[in-house]
Amino acid sequence: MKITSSLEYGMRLMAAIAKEDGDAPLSAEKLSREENIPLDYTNQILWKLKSAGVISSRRGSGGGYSLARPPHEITMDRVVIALEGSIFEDVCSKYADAPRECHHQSGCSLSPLWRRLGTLLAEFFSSTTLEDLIRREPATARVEFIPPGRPLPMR
Amino acid sequence: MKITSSLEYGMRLMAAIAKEDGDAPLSAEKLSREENIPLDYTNQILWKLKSAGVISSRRGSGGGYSLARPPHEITMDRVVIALEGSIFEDVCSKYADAPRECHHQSGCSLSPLWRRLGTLLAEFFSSTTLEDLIRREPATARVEFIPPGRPLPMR
DNA sequence: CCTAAACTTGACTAAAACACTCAGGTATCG
DNA sequence: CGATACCTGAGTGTTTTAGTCAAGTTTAGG
Repeated sequence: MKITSSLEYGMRLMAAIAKEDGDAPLSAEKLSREENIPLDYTNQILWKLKSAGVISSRRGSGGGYSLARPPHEITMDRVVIALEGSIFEDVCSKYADAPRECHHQSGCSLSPLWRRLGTLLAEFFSSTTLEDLIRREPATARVEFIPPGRPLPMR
Repeated sequence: MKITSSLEYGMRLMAAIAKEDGDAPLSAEKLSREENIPLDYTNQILWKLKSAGVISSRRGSGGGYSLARPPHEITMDRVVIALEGSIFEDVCSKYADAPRECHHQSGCSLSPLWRRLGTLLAEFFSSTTLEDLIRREPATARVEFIPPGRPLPMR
């Protein structure tokens, strides 16, 4: 699994804006320079973040971008969805093309796996806030594993 | 985040071979037909799984593929690594290109996030076995979230 | 032995996704 | 009113994905 550049950049931009919180808005040009991201690409990513309502903007001279809400109210799943459309693409519907019996029906071995992974990722990103990200000793959601004890009920 | 077709197919093939465990080996042609995967692509994927030592093969007429070990000893991370090379690509080294200060050094906000996500995914796949997958009431690793309590130490 | 079944291996290719770039437009401040 | 800075859609080169193709080698069974 990979992280796309736009997601990496988007998160860096969010962190940079959050660190400036309260002061004057940050221009795309300054963000681009500081984060070492091509200007046009920066603009595109900022526009997506704005469309998703996670940052706000002010036009004209002296304008720029600032957070739409305080850092602890912004969860990272919003950022992921803003830039990629979803946290985890639905695998089952994508490969449900078999002629007589669908490979992801009730008897399917894989759908529970993908469903769990989707839930896991969704919880990971939704339980991490922007405030967690910009903390000096950063904290993201902590996750504990319970090994799959033999008869383990599905959620 | 997405699941590639080769990973989806690879897992389906593993599950199909596991269900046949003990009987005669399954030929690529039969697997291809049953799982509705193009034959040449099936061959390619089976070859990768074999190279990774997760299945074994017998050549010649009557040959085919079977598991290299019992289902409960095969963890899914082996399958992912066999087909994609790694569980989670290292983001930090990929984007460490800044001129004066690296964006993923000690002061970086993002590296803990990606490190945690990498750990999370690795634990998810390594704690799910092929046996979990082919169970009628399937069980993958259960994951519990502990919301990021305010001063939360990094692992 | 010899032929058909079946795996082995590498090279090739079309299509999609990704990572940008470009070109204009619109609003706001001083 | 003009410079600053956001707004928006369209275009493009590169890489990855998802397969295809072709020419092997090995083995079982008649």
